[in-house]
Amino acid sequence: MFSSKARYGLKAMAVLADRYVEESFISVDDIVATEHAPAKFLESILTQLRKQGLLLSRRGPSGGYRLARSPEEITLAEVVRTLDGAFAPTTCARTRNPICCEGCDDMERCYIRPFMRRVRDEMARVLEGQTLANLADRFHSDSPASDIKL
Amino acid sequence: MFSSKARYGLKAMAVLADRYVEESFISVDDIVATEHAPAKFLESILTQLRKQGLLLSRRGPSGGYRLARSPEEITLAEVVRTLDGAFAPTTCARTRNPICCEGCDDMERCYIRPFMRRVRDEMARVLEGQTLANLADRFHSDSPASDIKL
DNA sequence: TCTATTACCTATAATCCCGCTAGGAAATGG
DNA sequence: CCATTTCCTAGCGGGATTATAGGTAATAGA
Repeated sequence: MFSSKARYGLKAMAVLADRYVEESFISVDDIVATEHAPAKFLESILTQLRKQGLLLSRRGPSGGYRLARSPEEITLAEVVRTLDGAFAPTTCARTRNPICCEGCDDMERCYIRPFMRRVRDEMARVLEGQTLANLADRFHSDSPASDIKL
Repeated sequence: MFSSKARYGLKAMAVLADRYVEESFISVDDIVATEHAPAKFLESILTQLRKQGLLLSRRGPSGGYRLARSPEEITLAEVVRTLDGAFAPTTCARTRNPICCEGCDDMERCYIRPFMRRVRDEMARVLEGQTLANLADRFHSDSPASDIKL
């Protein structure tokens, strides 16, 4: 299960993608009005996404957040990784800095690692293949929702 | 990330598959000796797997646990579902009894649900396509570990 | 029948981290 | 100047996860 953070974050990014206009910022309160979420919590989430470089921000009136890149250039994988960390079901199945699980000493002799890697690979494939533009497009294009590209 | 419960459970099932002989039982202590894990914790995990019908048990000397079906007939999906629940990253993406997330009222207008379903589908595909026999076979067959079938 | 072994059951402790709140400082536009 | 909005730090409550403890019941073998 993804955390609430990832869910709120993804939906907020979808709103920002949906209303994406260069040089235009959208406030936290504005996002909360569209996708109901605890305001202060969402604020901390957006801060995290900004620090990761996925969002830009501006303070003061007519300030807020906007995507650092166009919606087509930001994948769901980037958002989820920023908020929930690596996809791998076990730490030994990560591509970067793999570490044995508690009570395991040898990754090469682990019963489950190759299968955990496979799960990781498939999750990565799906989420890296989809962008924020895909999230937002669903309600605007003529194609039905089931037409998600691989 | 899978829980410790799922990891210990999967590894224990792998041991039971590896040493699978009909009518032969393997004790918790025996499993712990092979795959290091907190004994009492593992005991509760195996109980859960037995209640789900994946394991049989016998008490007393030469008692323990054994698979309720042959290793080829038990998928990784069954084990993980028993210990960690559904695969779906959000409750609205479950196949059985889908429920909106906090702060969401309409599944059909959710930005992320179709994509969460896709993640779920891929995880299910991988884990339903692999059995305990695959876990155990890695160290016995001539084919290298990377030869995991889809 | 006795004893050692083992699963079974209930209760509870420990820890962690997720989900969220509080409150103010700093920028910015009108 | 003032309202707006992000930025920053700090913290906390509760529920899930990760176990531990200790006794009861079944079973095999001597």
